[in-house]
Amino acid sequence: MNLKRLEEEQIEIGNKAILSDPGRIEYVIGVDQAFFRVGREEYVVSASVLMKYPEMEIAEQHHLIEEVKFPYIPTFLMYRESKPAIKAVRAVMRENAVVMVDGSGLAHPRKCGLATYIGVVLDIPTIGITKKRLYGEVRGEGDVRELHAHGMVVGYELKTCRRCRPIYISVGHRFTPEKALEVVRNCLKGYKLPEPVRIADRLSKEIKSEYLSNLDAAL
DNA sequence: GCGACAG
DNA sequence: ATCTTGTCGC
Repeated sequence: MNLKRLEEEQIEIGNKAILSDPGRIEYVIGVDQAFFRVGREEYVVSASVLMKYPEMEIAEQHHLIEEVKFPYIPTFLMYRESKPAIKAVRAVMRENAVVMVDGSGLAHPRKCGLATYIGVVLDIPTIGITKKRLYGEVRGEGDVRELHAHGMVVGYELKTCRRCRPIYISVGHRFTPEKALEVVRNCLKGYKLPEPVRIADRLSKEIKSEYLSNLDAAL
């Protein structure tokens, strides 16, 4: 595992990210992963949900389980989660759909967070959502603050609930920071996280526990 | 050397 | 992310 080589690859991909308006949006896809181990092996459950926008009604869901070999290393998350996440997104993909990923976008030291990677590979609009800041400088005051990185505004720090820590939004691919913020706000339904990622997170955990209980029921 | 560090 | 009981608060 040569991190130097992987960093170069991230720089190449990150430079392909485009800041632009996503155009007409009819659906928002949320994708998230849950992990567990069985003996020495580690597995990932990748779950995706297709939701009508802006109604936020579930239109379709999908999930898959596969083994993971790459460990979690800050700033290299894409090498651990992108393969299954891309499969899950492809399974529910539609025209005029954008994707909300549980990870950074351009708010990454090499402009290549998981959201940007998925967006560039599939060449579709993506937004990165995280509960903790990975990279970038927060500026301003209030419930909405700018997130600066690479000499520009890449997203925002947004307080979504009265009594909870803020979340971090950043452009993944084919989005403008302003439009990403607008879409995220339209997807909020009283919880800390926007519906697409909240539902995908819940689904991945449900599939995981269901899988584990079936597993020891067979032993 | 020290602090930071998505999921 | 994951391991985990009860508990404080709206």
